[in-house]
Amino acid sequence: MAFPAVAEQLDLLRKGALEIISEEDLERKLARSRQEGKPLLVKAGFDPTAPDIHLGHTVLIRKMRHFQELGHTVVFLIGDFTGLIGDPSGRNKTRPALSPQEIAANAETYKEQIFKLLDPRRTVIDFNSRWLGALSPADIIKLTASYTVARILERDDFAKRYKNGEPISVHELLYPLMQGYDSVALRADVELGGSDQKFNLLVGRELQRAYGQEPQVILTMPLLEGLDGVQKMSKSLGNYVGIHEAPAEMFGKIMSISDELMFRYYELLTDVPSREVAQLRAQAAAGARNPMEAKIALAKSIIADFHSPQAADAAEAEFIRVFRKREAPDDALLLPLEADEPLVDFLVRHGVLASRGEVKRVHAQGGVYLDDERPEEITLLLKKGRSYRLKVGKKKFYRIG
RNA sequence: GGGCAGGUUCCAGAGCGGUCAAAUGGGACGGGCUGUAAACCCGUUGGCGCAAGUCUUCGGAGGUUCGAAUCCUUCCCUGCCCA
Repeated sequence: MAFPAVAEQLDLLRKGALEIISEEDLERKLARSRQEGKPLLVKAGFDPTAPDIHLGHTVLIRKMRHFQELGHTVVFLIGDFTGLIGDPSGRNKTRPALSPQEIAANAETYKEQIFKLLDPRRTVIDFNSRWLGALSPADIIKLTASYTVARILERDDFAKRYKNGEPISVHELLYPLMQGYDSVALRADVELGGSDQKFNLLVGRELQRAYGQEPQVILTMPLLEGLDGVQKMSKSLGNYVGIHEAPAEMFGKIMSISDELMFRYYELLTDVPSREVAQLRAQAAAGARNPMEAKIALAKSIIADFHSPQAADAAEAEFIRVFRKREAPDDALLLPLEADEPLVDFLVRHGVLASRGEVKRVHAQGGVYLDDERPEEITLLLKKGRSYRLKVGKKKFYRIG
């Protein structure tokens, strides 16, 4: 196939990227690939510990897709072997090793998820145990001989730990070398990674040189901020949007981000050209455009990626109905009422709120609505056989009956 | 092996014998406002109780005391320093 012009390719590849080392090398590789009609081999490694992909992971995957769209070959490398070590990046402690079974299960989950963004025909899925597991002790000695202790200890995580007298197991020192060797084994032209991976990616360059290969270009992507706009998106912080979440849920979560963060998401989670994102920001700042409109468009774009455009439209309609017009959504959960029961007890029993105390609090603050009215008494008796519409706070809707 | 500093409610972090269910900040939740579940403002934030109140909580277990998150003993864990 014919590759687009180099400048055009670079334009897309630069979008959202934090650092490209080096851009000249990339340009040269792109030019050569175009001339020879040979796609570049682009590698991105994934630790098999986080199989539930959220938007944070998709920043990198989206960049992989950009390469695919330009006609290049992408290797989705599952670090099943390095997973046995555990990436020391950003860690202050030795990570516990995963069992082979866990790794296998996680890898499977990955595969199911990434094709929402990637083109299966141009994606190679590989496992680094394929070559790392086959290394002989002599091979390992050769590998370790090509890098020095001092250079590995330069790395920030290790430097801190070493300085503080915290333990660093010898096998952890091997991690960057192993990951770097992946690039050698694959003869990677480009390696992608999060900004926290920079060191490991650079080791890949060094090792390729040591093994007589042309060093790969490294391209780092920023770590996506979570919904709070401050900390990086992660499951453990609860500030994430999982790609499996229901459209309505995604829509709501995206609408809840700050207007400022929205532009960041545009940059990293959509294919809208940077130029247009900047334009959008300017318009919003000038009051020429309502930020809410832009946020809706963002939410829809994300839902369309992981569900469908139809689902995106539906989520939007639903959102407008529920939050602008304050009507009940059509997927309100049905809570059965088996016998006459005071409202408080009903709410606690169904786990709508955690305790009677909380029910009283929320009620006192005007957060309980029964058939669109705020009941005077929270002890109000619900009658079996009747049906009610219940709303608690802004987001929880139920039908009772 | 020795020395030191710590382990407090969702998190961070005050409190150091009663006035402590425990300051303050964050988060979360509720309300108001809004073309956003944005921003902003206000409020709430252990259980049970309408309430007075009562029960459980400050690493674990014992103890001192009329009374302990606060003092003592011991155990567990974490961090720093020395060997």
